[in-house]
Amino acid sequence: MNAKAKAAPKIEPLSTRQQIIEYSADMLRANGFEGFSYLDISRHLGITKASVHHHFPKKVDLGLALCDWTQDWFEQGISHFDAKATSNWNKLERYVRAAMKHSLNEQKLCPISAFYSDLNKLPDSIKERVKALDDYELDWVTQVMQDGIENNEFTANQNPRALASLFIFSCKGALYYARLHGKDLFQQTMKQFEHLIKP
Amino acid sequence: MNAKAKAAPKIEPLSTRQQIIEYSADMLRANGFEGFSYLDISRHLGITKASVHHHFPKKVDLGLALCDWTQDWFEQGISHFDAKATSNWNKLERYVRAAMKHSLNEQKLCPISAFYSDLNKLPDSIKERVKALDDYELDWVTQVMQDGIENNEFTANQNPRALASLFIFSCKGALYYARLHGKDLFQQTMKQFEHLIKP
DNA sequence: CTCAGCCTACCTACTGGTAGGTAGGCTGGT
DNA sequence: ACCAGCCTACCTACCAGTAGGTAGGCTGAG
Repeated sequence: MNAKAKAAPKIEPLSTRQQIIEYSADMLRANGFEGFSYLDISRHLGITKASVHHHFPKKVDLGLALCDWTQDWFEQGISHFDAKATSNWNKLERYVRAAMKHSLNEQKLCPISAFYSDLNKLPDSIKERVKALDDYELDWVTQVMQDGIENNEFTANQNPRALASLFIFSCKGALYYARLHGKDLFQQTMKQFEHLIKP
Repeated sequence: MNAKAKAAPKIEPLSTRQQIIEYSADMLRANGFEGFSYLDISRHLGITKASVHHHFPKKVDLGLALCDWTQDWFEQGISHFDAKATSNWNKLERYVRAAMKHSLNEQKLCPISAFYSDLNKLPDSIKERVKALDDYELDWVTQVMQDGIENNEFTANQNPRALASLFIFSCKGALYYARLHGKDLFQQTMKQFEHLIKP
């Protein structure tokens, strides 16, 4: 009985609620929070709009669930980078590679950027969550910079957080550019950053 | 007659078409291209939606007019920076100051960023224009970097375009962040960039 | 007369949402 | 075993307002 239960989770289909979240996360990252609707979701999943409302009564409820989703997604990504990386720079390389893969191969933006696109239309509850997600990401990269500076992997720097900021935002911005122009400048930009911070 | 015509331009009200463009530019920079409608415009200007359609039959027509507007806006900005600046770094400082003023004081994003927010929903004709606007901006900053490198204002660098990319995208990204978190990290990020490229 | 610029009235399709309902499953009391 | 009560999950039908857009008409300046 217990052995049977253990084997089952792998095969179990996603609940409707989880399907809604996963699809919404894709849409968020493709078109932003205002760029998809309950009708889109219902059509994609083959259920009615009212059923979507059943699980997420208002769109802000869905938005908050997407913030939870983003937090989990970050946590998983970061664990993976921390576990697999061979150096601090390699952590950043993995971050960049993942971001590039999502953006250029899958047309999926960073979820935080996607929320920012519609910042003026977001309710305060979502803004607060986005703010926290921002800092979650920035804290991790700041720590990577700090560690890299301390072990002399990166040149001495008095402000690892500003360095992290430079890294994250140029990476994301160059990925936006790459969507229209190709990935060449993106790669050069990341190489440039490496050149500027390594001895 | 000629003297009378010369004195008049200062007092002349904007044409309805120009009013539509100006207001649309504000809306583009606040909410993105998909984030405002002909109804919004008509309500703001006190005309009907059909009148807006008269001037811009389809939204893509308005979008292209906004690309023209953005080109002019860039040209004016760049002329001003080139005319007033006391060094290459000062050109970049003026760019940053202007961007910060627009973003934080007036809640107006860079129009290019605003178009990118809705990239997946833009018709190809607008995408081509956005692509050209991107390169117009990047070309100018690249030239500033090149000049700065050549006159030893900035440290030697083999790739001024990638440096320009790092500058522009980190500036814009940090301004997004600043909208939720305040301008502190934005300023530190720009200071960090200065620190990294100056001898 | 012509026509740019505006209007009213209308269209289809969509937006987030509401109200009332059905169906199937679970649970605990009898 | 039966079943009332409850729950979850879905449905149909509807709401008010809005999205980009169309068709036909009026008006005043040139």
